[in-house]
Amino acid sequence: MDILATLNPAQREAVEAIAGPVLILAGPGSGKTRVIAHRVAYLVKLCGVNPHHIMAVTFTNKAAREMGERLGQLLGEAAEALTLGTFHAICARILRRDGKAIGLDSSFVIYDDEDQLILIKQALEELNLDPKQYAPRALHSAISAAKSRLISPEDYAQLGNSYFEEVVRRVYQRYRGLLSQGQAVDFDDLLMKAVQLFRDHPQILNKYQSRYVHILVDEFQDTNIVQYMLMKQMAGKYRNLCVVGDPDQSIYSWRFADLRNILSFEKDYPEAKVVLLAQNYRSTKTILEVASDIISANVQRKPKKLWTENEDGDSVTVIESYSAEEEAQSVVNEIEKLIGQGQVSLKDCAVMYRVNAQSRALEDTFMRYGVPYKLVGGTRFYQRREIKDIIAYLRLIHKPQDNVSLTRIINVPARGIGQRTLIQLKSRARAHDASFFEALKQASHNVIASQGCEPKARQEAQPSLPPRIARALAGFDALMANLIAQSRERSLSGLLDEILQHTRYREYILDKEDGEERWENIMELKSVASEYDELEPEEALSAFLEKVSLVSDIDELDEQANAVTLITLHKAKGLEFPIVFIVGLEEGILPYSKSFGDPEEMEEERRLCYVGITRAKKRLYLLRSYRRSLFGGSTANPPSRFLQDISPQLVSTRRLWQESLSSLVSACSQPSPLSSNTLTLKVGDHVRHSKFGRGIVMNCLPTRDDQELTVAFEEVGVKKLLASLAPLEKIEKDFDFPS
DNA sequence: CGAAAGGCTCTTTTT
DNA sequence: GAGCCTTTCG
Repeated sequence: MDILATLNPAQREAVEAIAGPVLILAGPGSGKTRVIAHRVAYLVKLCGVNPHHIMAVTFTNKAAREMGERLGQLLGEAAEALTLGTFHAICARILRRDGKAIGLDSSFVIYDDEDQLILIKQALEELNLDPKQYAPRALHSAISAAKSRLISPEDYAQLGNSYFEEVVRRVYQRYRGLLSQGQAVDFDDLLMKAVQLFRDHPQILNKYQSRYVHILVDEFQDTNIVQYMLMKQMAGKYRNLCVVGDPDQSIYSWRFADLRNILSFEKDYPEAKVVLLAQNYRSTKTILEVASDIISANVQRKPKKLWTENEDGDSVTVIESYSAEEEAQSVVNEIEKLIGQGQVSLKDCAVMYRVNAQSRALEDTFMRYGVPYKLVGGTRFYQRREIKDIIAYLRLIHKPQDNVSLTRIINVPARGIGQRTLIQLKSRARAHDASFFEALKQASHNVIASQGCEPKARQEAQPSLPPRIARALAGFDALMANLIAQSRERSLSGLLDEILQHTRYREYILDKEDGEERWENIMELKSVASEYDELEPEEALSAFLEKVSLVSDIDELDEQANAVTLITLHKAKGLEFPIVFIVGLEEGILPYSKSFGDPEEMEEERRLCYVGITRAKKRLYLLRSYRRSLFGGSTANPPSRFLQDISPQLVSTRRLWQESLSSLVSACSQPSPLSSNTLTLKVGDHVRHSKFGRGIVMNCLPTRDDQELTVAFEEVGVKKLLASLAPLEKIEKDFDFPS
């Protein structure tokens, strides 16, 4: 196959420019991923570069996997020798191999977000700071921001002098201490420590620089300063650094992605070749124009004109509804209409929203109408409580110094070791500069010793523990000792069984809400673990732990399943669908209210909207609703400013409610098409039920061919009924509906 | 010690 | 409306 034949001139230029730095500015739908894959293939097949010398970096595991598959097709076996992965995975590999030089134990554990938060809370506690006054999340964010810019606690001291900054510095310092005590690193450390390693050990840097002759970075607009430094270091020798990105699709500044990297690139590499991929292969002309109308209102932006040879396509539909429920319903109606016309199937459709909470109204409606959907997001597999519990056991077996894991599972399932005991352990650990686990060992051991012999002179000021507690601690110690011994003998899945059996985890979990489902998750985890059974037990354990810390999604988005996709705008980046609905185009939702005070954040909201619009291939629907209840309270929001930025001739608007009736019209304003044979009721109607007596309709939700009513009866209270089945008659209003 | 009950806050998300 | 944290009671 000719690697260049299928490329347009700009793409071809990007592929062929193999010597020196290259900046590829790739508009949405411009074939960016293809360009990267073909560039690698070109290097290997036509330029004779050994794949061992090529590194391609992505942001997500999914992107890395897809790139791997693509290159597997293009290169076959040779693709195996490429270095392909996320920034974090690549850094973890480097640090396991060479981190000793900066005092990092090669068996370090990697703490995720939740673990980090626990550590921050612990730091606050130790510093006697009130977590209500200093929100752990905010501190975490500030610390992460510092790390993403390579700022140490020491640097921080010189940086700012507000009181909050002083608090951040102190927490940061303590947090760092706690991490190193547990021989743990957080995600930011993976990057930061790699940069430090290279900075302080030129001979190690030289090893990597010599190996990686060609480096490619995808989604460059999402890199932060540390990531940029890292690439700069690695590419320091050959300068064959190719970065691909689109400033207009930068939507992760809140994760400290820094758009200035693109500017720095042209400054640090003045010889860089800049290639613009402006031809769009995805969307209709109309959709592209709408996108352009939206994005051109951003001030901090280099204008770039995208174009397409695709057809004009239909105009964009704006639907204005009364409530989020009605909005969801019009999405369903529209999807059914499109499917009825043929040519479109469920999996071609996606509904996108700003915040996850919006998915609820959509799910309800899809469920009621029996339209299959797949929700992207929600709690991720490795974040589920039961999974994290089991992993904490594994981690503690692997590394008894891991205080966070110990804290997590010392009393899970409950074994009589409560808050007070834990505080005791913590202070003992601090006093002896030991891990919690060592403190626990010692505490339980002391008591056992003092039971046999004469009570020794108590060398510590600490009070001895009550026997009941000591027994509980000794029990836990014995449990762990046994598991640690087993871990050297048994396969990984065998070890998992041991954990489950000795902790009686099954009984524990089946007692809880959704116990069955949670147990199945654990069985799923076991089946993942059994993939490591061939390895030596200790190697299997560390490989497995590495995988679960750096991989987030086990349950892939099932692309086969014929169902509508419900997804946040953020997650939709990189995807495309023939039919796209964006819901909640209201001030306060999109743009989100938090961005009102800050023009830069507002520009990011606009980019987010742009990302959503440019996912659409054939048809785009923009929806807004007059009222919306989010987080309890209900508000009336004006239409999104983004809607006003679209040229009117590109749009056709459908209004489903009238302002004058707005207090009465709700989801019922659009009766479902098949409901004519049943009694049609609306909110506020008075009814009589043969058994329950008189009542008022509080709510009515149309389903495919019925209505689901919520009725408040005078005598028996609130009931939910189906209009077709309930013996109801409509009666005259004889008392006032309290509104 | 541990279950149960009330108060508080609320983006976006990958590693 | 839900999840998390603190408080309270058995």
